[in-house]
Amino acid sequence: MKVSRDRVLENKRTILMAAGRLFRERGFESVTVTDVMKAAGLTHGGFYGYFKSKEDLIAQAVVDALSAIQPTHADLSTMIEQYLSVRHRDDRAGGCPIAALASDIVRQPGHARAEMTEGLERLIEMLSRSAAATDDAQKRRIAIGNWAAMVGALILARMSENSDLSNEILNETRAWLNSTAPTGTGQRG
Amino acid sequence: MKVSRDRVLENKRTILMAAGRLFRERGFESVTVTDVMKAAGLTHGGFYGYFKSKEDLIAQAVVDALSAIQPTHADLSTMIEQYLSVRHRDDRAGGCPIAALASDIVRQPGHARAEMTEGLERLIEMLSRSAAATDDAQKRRIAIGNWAAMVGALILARMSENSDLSNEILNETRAWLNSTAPTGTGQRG
DNA sequence: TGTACATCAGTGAACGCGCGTTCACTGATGTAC
DNA sequence: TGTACATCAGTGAACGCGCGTTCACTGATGTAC
Repeated sequence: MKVSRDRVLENKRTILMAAGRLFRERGFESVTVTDVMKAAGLTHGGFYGYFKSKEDLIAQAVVDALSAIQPTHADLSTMIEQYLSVRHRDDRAGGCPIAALASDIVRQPGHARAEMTEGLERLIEMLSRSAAATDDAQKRRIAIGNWAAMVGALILARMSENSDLSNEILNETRAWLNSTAPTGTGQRG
Repeated sequence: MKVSRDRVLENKRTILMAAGRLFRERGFESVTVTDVMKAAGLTHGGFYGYFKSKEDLIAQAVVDALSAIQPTHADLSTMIEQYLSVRHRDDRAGGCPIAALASDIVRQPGHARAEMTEGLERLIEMLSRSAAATDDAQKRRIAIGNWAAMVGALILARMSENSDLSNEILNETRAWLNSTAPTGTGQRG
């Protein structure tokens, strides 16, 4: 049966959010169109009224998930604290889309990968602004180094079946990152 | 037609190596049993003479790929140099199985994930031995921090569609890691 | 404001297709003598 | 060492099954009057 125009807009939002969560949790391939529509409270047949194809859904869901990356005034160590928390590690569906989808996105045709690359660039710029250093090149280097360690640690912590090792990776990487940027100068070597 | 016993052993090696390369390049799901057997120069029907199932192949291929992690006397900065090289970034099929498969392995049933976790632990221990620090806890922290940054940078560099950004991630992470471990003490904060 | 009707969002059965897996068959290997 | 035959690795057709996608149908929405 037909549905109100407002409802259509709401449904599209619901589908995109459900897809974003499912993709981050299980990857693009193991999530079916039926899974997504069911999670959005609809049946699979209606899907093609909203999206041209599953590929189209993936591209839009990636853009949608990346739009959560917003400028913040938090300092770097606060961001690291949150990013390398047990809560974030255990919330794959609601967590960082770059860490969750970086490996999968390479295999995606179309614009999805370019969108993700843009999201990465935005994030590096955001981190640069929070970096404690005098010149811009040094800020960017710190941002890239810290971000690589954050993403790597999160992925490795999620991968580890041994929960002691998983916690250790989170905690030691956090401690190590803080030790590389002592309060004050932020300068090294 | 039947084939000699030596040939059977060679074939199993060939299948495992082909699988290891294909899985690292395209992930577990998008590689079919037929793809693997074709890459090994065989037809798909013979597969079940070698493996109980595709899941069984995945588990054995992961163990096989991880067996390449061997103790080395190289120092940490040499390892970083190689790990964060353009050559390694562009050789997904022959490169680090942890970086290539970390995200996929979480979804694998059976022993595969535990094997990978063990491989990760072995690698951290190996890096610890190369770390420049006095006490073991500090060595391990440096190993974990550096390894997280290495894996993260490689994954992000492979993800980036923009090749300038991709190279920048490799180079800046390498420079940043070297700046965090100046020659001499290896001590921070 | 009410009524009559065209529109179209959502439903669920059905479609090809490719996947993992099975199996009858083939013919080289390896063993018994 | 040669010969006769049982074994079994490899082949390719065939199987269910689940996937992405299509489509005829339904009935609430929204418009024309």
